Amino acid sequence: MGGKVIPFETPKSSATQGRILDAAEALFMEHGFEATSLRQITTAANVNLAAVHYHFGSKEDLFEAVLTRRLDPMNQERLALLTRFEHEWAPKPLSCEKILAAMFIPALKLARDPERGGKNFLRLLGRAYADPAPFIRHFLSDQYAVVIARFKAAFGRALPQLPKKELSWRLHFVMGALSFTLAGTDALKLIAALSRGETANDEMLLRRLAPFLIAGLKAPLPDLSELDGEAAAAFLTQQER
Amino acid sequence: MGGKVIPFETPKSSATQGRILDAAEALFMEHGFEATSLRQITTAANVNLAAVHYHFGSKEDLFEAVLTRRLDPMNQERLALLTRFEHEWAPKPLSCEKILAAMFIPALKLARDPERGGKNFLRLLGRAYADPAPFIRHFLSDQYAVVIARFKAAFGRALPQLPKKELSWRLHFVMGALSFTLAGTDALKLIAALSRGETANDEMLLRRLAPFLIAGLKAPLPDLSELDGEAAAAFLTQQER
DNA sequence: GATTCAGTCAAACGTCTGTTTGAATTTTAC
DNA sequence: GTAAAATTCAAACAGACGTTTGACTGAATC
Repeated sequence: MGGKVIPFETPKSSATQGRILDAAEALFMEHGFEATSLRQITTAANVNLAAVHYHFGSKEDLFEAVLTRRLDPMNQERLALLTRFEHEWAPKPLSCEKILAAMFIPALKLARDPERGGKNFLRLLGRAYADPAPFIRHFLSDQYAVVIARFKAAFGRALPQLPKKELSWRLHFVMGALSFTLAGTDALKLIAALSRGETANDEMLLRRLAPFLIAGLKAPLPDLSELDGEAAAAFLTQQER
Repeated sequence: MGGKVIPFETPKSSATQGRILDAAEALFMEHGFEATSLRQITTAANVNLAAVHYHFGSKEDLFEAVLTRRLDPMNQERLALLTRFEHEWAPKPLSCEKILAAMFIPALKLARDPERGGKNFLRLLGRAYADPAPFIRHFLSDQYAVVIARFKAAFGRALPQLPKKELSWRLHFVMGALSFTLAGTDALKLIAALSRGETANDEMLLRRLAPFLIAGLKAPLPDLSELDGEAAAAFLTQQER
């Protein structure tokens, strides 16, 4: 008591920095990286245009800072949760459900915390996955390399009968459904249209997604031979007109 | 023999129009809508800058024309194929496999036809799904409204035990995984890295995706009660730190 | 009290954007 | 062969873009 109160960081300068990050987060989410101008951001943040370059260096650096602020803690939380689950269940391998839970719970916690970006940030993240800009793709690859490797290894132990190739593809599909779901403007419309009266909408969303993904992960191996199985037959017999 | 040869449309004017569409398709795919300038497009197409506005009206109209050129025939083919399958199997309802096949086969045919855009166009389409620009979202909604309604009805007959709400969500997830897979720069890298030596890469890709999606569609209903089932328990018990 | 230094500010930098114009050219029609 | 219509072209439009500059502020340091 009576000690000095440090609001967040240095008392004044980073109030500007924070306002820039908040405004940039909201605008990048709404319009994407290219379609958002620094003037829109600095106007929304009530900040001088040059402040962006003073505090962050460039527009690209600002974008990375916006992502890092939320993404870094969330991913560390994911890794910690996965590790905790693994210790709790050792020596048995984790179930797919538990592994997915380790991916989803930190995302859910972030989604329902409006102070820290909330669902808007998850939408921004989903958008970033589909952005063609090379610097964004490189940034996300670097940020996620460790996390993805850890989770892929965990899924590999949970699905030992699944070849590594197949697992890589299925994780790719999982990321796709997840990103699309998080990013969707449509998802927001769907939430409004479909689940009126339900309390925790984001939680409901991901709890619908989880069984879908788990079933997909556990699906029987695809039939890659020429004419075998209903799906493969359907593909091949109709190939020519 | 001896008859008049009509190259594509009117002999010259639409040579320009076609070159613009081709160049725009390639560049929009590579950099997205906002990050691609008309000057890049007209330079690549060896065409005067003003030709874009003369033939298409605006940059947005050009983008829609690029999409429509391939999307419209593909969607009509999808509907025709679905109808054919339904007649072949009548009065039994179609299986999920058949319905998915009706979605995938026209996409596959387009993907392996380099003359008509090939896989580049599918990537462009996947990107468009994730684009925040309102005019793109409206355009895609309008283009797909009929197709999605038809396929949703078909899936509803194939999965009669699934509530409509749930089906809407799962189709959303299906579209997500599909778009992400089609759009991915990563998908191309994955193809290169994982499936060396395989012939029809796109076909392999979609034939891996199909079983994943079918299993997800057929998954048991999610447990939306408070504490029930492994996944739900995992979500809720770990909610606070 | 002078000096330093992080931060803010208005103004301008050069470049690029989508779009428009009006004359020059080519193609079509009679 | 000539009139009309369709297309191409170079040039310019006004405005927005990310970035840089240099003067100005206020509090911290010695």
